[in-house]
Amino acid sequence: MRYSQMFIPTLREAPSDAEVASQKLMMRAGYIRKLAAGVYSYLPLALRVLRKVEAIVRDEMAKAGADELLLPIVMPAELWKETGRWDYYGKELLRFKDRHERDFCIGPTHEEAITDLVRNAVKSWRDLPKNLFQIQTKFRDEIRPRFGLMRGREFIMKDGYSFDVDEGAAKETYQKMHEAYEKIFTRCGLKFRAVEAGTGTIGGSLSHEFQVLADSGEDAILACDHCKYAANVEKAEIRKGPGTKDQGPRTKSKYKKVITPGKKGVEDVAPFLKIKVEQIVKTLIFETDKGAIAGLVRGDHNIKEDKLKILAGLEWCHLAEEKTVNTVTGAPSGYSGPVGLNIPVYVDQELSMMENFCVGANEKDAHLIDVNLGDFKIEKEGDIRAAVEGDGCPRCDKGKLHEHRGIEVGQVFYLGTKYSEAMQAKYLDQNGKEKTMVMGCYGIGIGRTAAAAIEQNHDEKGIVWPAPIAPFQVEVIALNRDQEVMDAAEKIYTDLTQAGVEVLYDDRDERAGVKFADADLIGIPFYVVIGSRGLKDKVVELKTRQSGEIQKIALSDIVQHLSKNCHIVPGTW
RNA sequence: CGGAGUGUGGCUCAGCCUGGUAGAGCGCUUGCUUCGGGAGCAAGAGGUCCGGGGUUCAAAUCCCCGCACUCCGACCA
Repeated sequence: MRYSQMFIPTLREAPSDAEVASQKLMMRAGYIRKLAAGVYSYLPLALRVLRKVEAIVRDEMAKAGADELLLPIVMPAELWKETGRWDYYGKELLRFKDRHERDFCIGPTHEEAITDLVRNAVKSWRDLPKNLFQIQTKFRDEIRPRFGLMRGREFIMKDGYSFDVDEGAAKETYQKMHEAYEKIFTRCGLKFRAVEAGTGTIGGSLSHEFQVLADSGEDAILACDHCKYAANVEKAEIRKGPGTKDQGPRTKSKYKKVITPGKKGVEDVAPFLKIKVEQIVKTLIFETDKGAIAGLVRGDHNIKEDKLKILAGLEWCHLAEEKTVNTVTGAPSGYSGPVGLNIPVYVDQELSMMENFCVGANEKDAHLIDVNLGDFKIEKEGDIRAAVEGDGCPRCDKGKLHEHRGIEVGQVFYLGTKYSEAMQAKYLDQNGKEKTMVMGCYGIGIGRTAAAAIEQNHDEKGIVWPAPIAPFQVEVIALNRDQEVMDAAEKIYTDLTQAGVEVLYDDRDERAGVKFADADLIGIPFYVVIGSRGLKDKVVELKTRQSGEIQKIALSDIVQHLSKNCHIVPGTW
């Protein structure tokens, strides 16, 4: 393409509302423009990058046996009511009514639509397995869209869904997808890590996220420094400490009540009683599908609701509102404690390492000290707290967990029969017996992958694209408008293009400095610089964006040199 | 959803407190010079000052109501 014909509106300065590197650079380099909060236009350069990522995705999906289709973006409420997500999904689901006052939504994900399709079309074990995917614009009305393409409301996603005859086959498919994802992100030139993840609103029981490592990442992940274990904080397990073995019958102690006027949080209570926060046990009241429950963790730790849900066998749970706390404990929030509480109490496994700790007294302005586990009834004990930097690895004896920041670019879920059950996606097996299909689902944020690549690959001058997803492979820069220079550049451009290399030819009537600055900003991997000086010696310069390295190459060799090194077939780079 | 902030040419921002003809830099147009890392000089174009209402002789500026955008928080007893 000729630069003069393309639409590449670069900016000297980034718009003031841009936050992170990828957003600033994509705005400045003319890749994206914002239309509304979390809603962006993809300009020609960006579209080329997205197409590159998509091409890699399509190639790997084909190799993994997945088949592409395209589902509607707009869906009727009925489908979502079948799975219950019309009520559960919350405000992220953008809803509206059509002219007949019928409820519709814009798809944030497509389990319902695909399951509906498959249940109607697939009736026999002979038709299974099916692994289907699409690449489509999604809309999630995020509470706080930010960071450009990293958390937009409208975004392009590859979403895939698999249907298998049983759990074993479904888990094999899951594994196959996991491997395909590793290939995809490797081919995109990203440094990433597959981590164990929670399942959120999608549901299911087994899941991995593919996290691109970058300081600007929104997710915290914990990785073992000794073995392969890595997980999202939402999910990370914790190795039991040495003192946590069952201590047998717990004795009652003679706890004492102390007055703690106005001291609510652990941060207030600890200094007031001159104890460490580690000697306090926090009591959190939750509302759940099984009524109110209490969760106990050490003062400096936090409860992970997902873990609590598993331990207590809950469908849902969220922290109780002030009113509920009042009813359950008889005291304002801030003074809750387990002693005398008549709702089920779940305690973190690490409390068995503690003795004579402090808890709320269920009475305003009072706490209890010298409390022990024998002083109250425990429903169940287990790992319910969030892992933190330095915790022991759950998979090996030696390792410790360390925190990293990550950008989630993909996630794979083993769904089991959550949706197929709810939506009656059944088939007849070899024996003519009706069985429920077993599902998996697999997503990749296409735009986010591109943004993550920039987060990982940029410098003060601009973007440094990994070659496989760069909008062009080579930029040809004619340094001035001398006939000789223009002719040489023109020829290199047409010859390279004919050789199958994707070339951006900067034919603009601009000064050299402007062209170099724009080239650095746009981030194409190689530039061929053609100037009068070099042409005297019949050479051009080949500059590598990443290293800044410049080599002189004979005018007669440049096309061959580049076409040998710059293939456009995805992944063969 | 709660709190805070911002809205002025394409971009970055000043002006607002203390009301009185709407500004700068960059970008854009034209001409001349220049031409290997965001050139110089000169002349230009371009703005419902987010919207609506109010106060006033007079509102970008003060007041009220909206809207949009951004940031922080949104469960931790």
